[in-house]
Amino acid sequence: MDHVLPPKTQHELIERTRAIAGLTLAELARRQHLSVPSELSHAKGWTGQLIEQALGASAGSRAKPDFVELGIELKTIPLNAQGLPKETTYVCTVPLNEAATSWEDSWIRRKLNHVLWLPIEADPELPINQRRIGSAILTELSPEQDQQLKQDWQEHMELIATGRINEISAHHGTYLQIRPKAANHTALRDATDEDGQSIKTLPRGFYLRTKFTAAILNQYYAI
Amino acid sequence: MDHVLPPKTQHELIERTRAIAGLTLAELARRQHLSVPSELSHAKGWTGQLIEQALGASAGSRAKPDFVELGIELKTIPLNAQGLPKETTYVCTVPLNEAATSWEDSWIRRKLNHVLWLPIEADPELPINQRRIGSAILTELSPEQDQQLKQDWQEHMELIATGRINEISAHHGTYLQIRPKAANHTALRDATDEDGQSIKTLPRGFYLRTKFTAAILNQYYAI
DNA sequence: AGGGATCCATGATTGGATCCCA
DNA sequence: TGGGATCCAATCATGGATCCCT
Repeated sequence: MDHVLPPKTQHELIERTRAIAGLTLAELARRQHLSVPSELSHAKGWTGQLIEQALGASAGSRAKPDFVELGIELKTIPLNAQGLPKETTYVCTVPLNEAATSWEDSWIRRKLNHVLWLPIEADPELPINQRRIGSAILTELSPEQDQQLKQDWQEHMELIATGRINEISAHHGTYLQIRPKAANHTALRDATDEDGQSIKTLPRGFYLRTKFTAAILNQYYAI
Repeated sequence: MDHVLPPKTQHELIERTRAIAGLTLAELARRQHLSVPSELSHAKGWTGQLIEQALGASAGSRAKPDFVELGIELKTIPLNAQGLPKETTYVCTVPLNEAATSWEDSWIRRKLNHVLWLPIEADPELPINQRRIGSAILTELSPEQDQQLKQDWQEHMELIATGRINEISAHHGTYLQIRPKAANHTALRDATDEDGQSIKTLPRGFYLRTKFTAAILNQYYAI
């Protein structure tokens, strides 16, 4: 892969997204000297990592935003044939063993407060190499969105704090859901049950429902 | 390396140690199709891993004993020209962020309660490939040893529980000491200070002083 | 449809210990 | 001399997400 330096300013980052908008994944991959996988089932994170490299995101520095100096998180959004988000959007892992914190101080809110969304064509009929990169959207959470996520988050965290993590399913949460996030269903992490006993449970992640990300696209595009 | 199946019984494990006693490291390495490093400064764990392979220790399954089915831990002991332990013996990492536990329930005690000690010649004048493997000793903690370690452990853990981890030096502990255990001094781990604030500190390990391991050798060999 | 399960790459951590200067 | 610092290999955990069956 080609190494690209981090953008120094928000303006520079936006310029870079404009420079790749409209390109196919094959075109961008060739610029980065990467090959395009024939299917994503064995390379699920490939598109996101291609975009990261092309824009100069700080490579894999965990517990930090993708663009550290700018405090901006990058999220690709796969679009179906109708131009709507095809999948939920993974945000971060769910803390199972940390001291209680407020929504305002939570890691997930810090991540979501400054996000660069990059829509990518992802109709299954369209071969990977022909899929095109869309126009980026840089957002902060609106007061309304902040309130929507806060309510879901508080309900989730209340269940976790009272040891009922295993009662949470993907059905919970209007905009923000919790689902397994693991290598497979045998992966286990420490948690606490209702009686305060240490138990093993599946690692979980926070995911944004498509209705939430669709609304963000709608703020900027007429659909 | 050659794959060796785990020993099924304690007897089988002992037989295997007898089979390699007296061999040089070069001889054992050749059996395992491994090459001997010219010096250990860039391969510090090499001897231990050679022995693990030769005896059929379950490869690198963290949080489990070396011989899982037997509940036995393997420890090599480097001997100086006088036949005494040349170094302290690393046991396990020091938990900095866990709920308080008793010595009886501690991970370190479970590790030390059933150990197969394997002395290895380690006089610096003796080239690595010529160093010989000694006779193995299988021990359980005696009531006296258990008490000795318990007292040191309790003093250490009391300091950690009250947020004074940074006051602990290798001078503490009669038989069991705490020292840094990290890639280098820039590696940092979360801990809690006296005021309950989260701080960063060096990762630490528990080490047995040489006087402790020397006493174990003395139980079995006249020196 | 979408909830539960899974896949790859890579950085972080652990487990194996010994080094090395004051 | 031994306390503080360090080294390598391999596994684990996280961040990038999409798959796929009911």
